[in-house]
Amino acid sequence: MQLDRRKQALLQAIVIRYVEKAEPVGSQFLASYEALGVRSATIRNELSEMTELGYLRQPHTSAGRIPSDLGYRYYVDHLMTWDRLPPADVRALRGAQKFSEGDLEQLLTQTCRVLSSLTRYTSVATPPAAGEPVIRQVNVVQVAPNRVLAVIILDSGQVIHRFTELPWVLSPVEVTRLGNLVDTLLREVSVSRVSQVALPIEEVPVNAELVKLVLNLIARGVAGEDGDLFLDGASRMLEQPEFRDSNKLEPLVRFLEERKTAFETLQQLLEDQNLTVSIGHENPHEAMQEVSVVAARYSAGTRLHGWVGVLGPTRMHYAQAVPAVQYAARLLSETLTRLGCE
Amino acid sequence: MQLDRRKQALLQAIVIRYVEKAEPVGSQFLASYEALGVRSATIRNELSEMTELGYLRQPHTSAGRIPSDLGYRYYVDHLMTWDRLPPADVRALRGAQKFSEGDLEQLLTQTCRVLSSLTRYTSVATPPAAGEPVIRQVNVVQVAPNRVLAVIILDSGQVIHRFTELPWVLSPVEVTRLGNLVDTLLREVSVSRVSQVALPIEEVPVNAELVKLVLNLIARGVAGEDGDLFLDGASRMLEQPEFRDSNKLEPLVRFLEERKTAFETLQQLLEDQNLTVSIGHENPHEAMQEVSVVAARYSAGTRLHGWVGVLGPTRMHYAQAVPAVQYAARLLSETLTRLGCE
DNA sequence: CATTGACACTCGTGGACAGCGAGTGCTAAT
DNA sequence: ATTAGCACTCGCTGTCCACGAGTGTCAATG
Repeated sequence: MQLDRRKQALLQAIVIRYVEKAEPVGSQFLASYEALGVRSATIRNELSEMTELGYLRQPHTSAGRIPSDLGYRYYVDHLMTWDRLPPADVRALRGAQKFSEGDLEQLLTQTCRVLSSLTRYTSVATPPAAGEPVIRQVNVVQVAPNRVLAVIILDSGQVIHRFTELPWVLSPVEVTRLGNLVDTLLREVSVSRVSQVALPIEEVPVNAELVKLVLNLIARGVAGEDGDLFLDGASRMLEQPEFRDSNKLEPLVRFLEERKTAFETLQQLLEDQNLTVSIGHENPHEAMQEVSVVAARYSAGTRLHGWVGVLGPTRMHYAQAVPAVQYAARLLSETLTRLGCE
Repeated sequence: MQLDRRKQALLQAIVIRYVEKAEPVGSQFLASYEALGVRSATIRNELSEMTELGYLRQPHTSAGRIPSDLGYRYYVDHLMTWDRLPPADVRALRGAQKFSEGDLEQLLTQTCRVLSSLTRYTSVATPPAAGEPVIRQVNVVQVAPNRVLAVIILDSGQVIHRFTELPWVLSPVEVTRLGNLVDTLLREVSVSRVSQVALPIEEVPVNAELVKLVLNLIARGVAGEDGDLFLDGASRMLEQPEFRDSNKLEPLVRFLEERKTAFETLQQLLEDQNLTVSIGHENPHEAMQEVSVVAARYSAGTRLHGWVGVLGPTRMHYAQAVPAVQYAARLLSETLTRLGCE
């Protein structure tokens, strides 16, 4: 469905105005734009058509117009020009990442934190993965005569740790042997397959029991680790007038709190694109029918990728949010690739 | 300030009723309690006195009474009888802990999750500590020719990990040497002192540079690790009528999101008690003037302790929340002590 | 003298209603 | 195609009023 020049100009003006003021825009206000060079009556005709076409909505008969989800879509696809990311924001994002190199978890947490403070929207991120996480390395370290800590490093850069008590005391040498064995067994195994790993038959039974114990431990440990979701700035929701009504807010908050489902739902949005803007009803999940998500993919090395984004009302400042998210993703890519996560 | 038998009965009835219905309680309703054996006019006289004494409040002149913070305080201290924790709840809590032995973080996360689903309030917990966390052990493992992972185990049972790139390639033997050296240097050092650890002068300079690098890395890593706060069920707030107004809610959510301050504020509440109920204005922080906190201390071994609790409106079901929190803390003590965190 | 019935009073709530004003849709003129 | 003009819609605000729940008070009571 094409819009002519003037309709485009009107849509753009309405989006910009409504994003800022959060109140319906009327024909009188639009007529004050001299560039349009037409009176309000003409504009009313146009608005009426655009409403018919589905780009605008009217909260009630005698109110101005607000953009529909389709209207935002058109704006984002054809009319929007990205804001330049202010140097201060660039610095803030760089700073956050600089500060927390060395730990993936903190890196993502900090990035979310800064992103949500810059955009004033809730922000989310996932760790990098290529499908299901795969174990890259396992280390077993002794913390007491009969206690060990298993440190599992995933290809995503995530590190999981698990303590366990051993049924008897082990010497440091035995622990090293145990560690090596478990490491050999689990390398390249994806987290969901850990519980199916078979012991080599030639292993002496006494060791077999130990190994089984540790495998078990690790299996339970990694089970919850796919689909982790980082989130910050949930309180930003409360600032938005559309969420002043806590009935609107509750399903959304509840949805986000259930990290696992939220992760999977959000995962779908990106698919294989590098940047996505998902508006209102375009979102798959019921709880998100009134929010928009701006998300960008970052990559760590050549194979792995995760994503980072913000989540706000459909009346979102897309022109500002998109570059911020985009830049955050680019930085993450740089940082993680430089650190050689691959 | 003592209350006579009848005033006590009235206060108790008002608290119980108000906790359930969330609306002011009037003299007529109270008169329907036959045990009191008095008419509403008498009760009005009593209520008037109790309001004078500060145990009750009146939202407006022609409304019934609701308990003041002082009223709740009196109820909690003198009138409340704890509910018995239902067996299903016991099972749920036990289940959560059983499931996540082996990882402190998960243990606390799960406990919070269950506690908040049982009580229907937001729940919080801290990791165990004795003042400032102290490093118990450091392991350095090689993940690539020139990359290492430092795994730092704190006395609290928390595990921190940090990746770093080395300026040149190390052999496995060298890494082990490096690891041992760093471990020796940092054992028993509290997290805030890491940056002040001095290198032994006799060390060869080439190694010294490496060690410095790793120390630096660790120093940055542990810096944020005191005062971690686990939290779940924030969405439960939204269920409470007193937080329907998002203006009331916002400062609170913002406060909790700022984990560090929240941790410190909540920390003060327990001091050296094992169980505390902090009601409305009794709370030190401004954002918490309209909430109550029920928190209990748990211990891991003999020296360390942390705490766990729930946070809800002052109109909280104390009789139910207190035993749940108490039991969660006892379980945590058992689990952690058994695991020999000490 | 504590208790009580009776009564006047207070005040929030909710419905009805009117006036305002922003904004629309339509029509006839240009 | 554009526009001035006009009737119309409808949410918003304020007022008024009746209602009712609950209070405070006071004189009567045992």
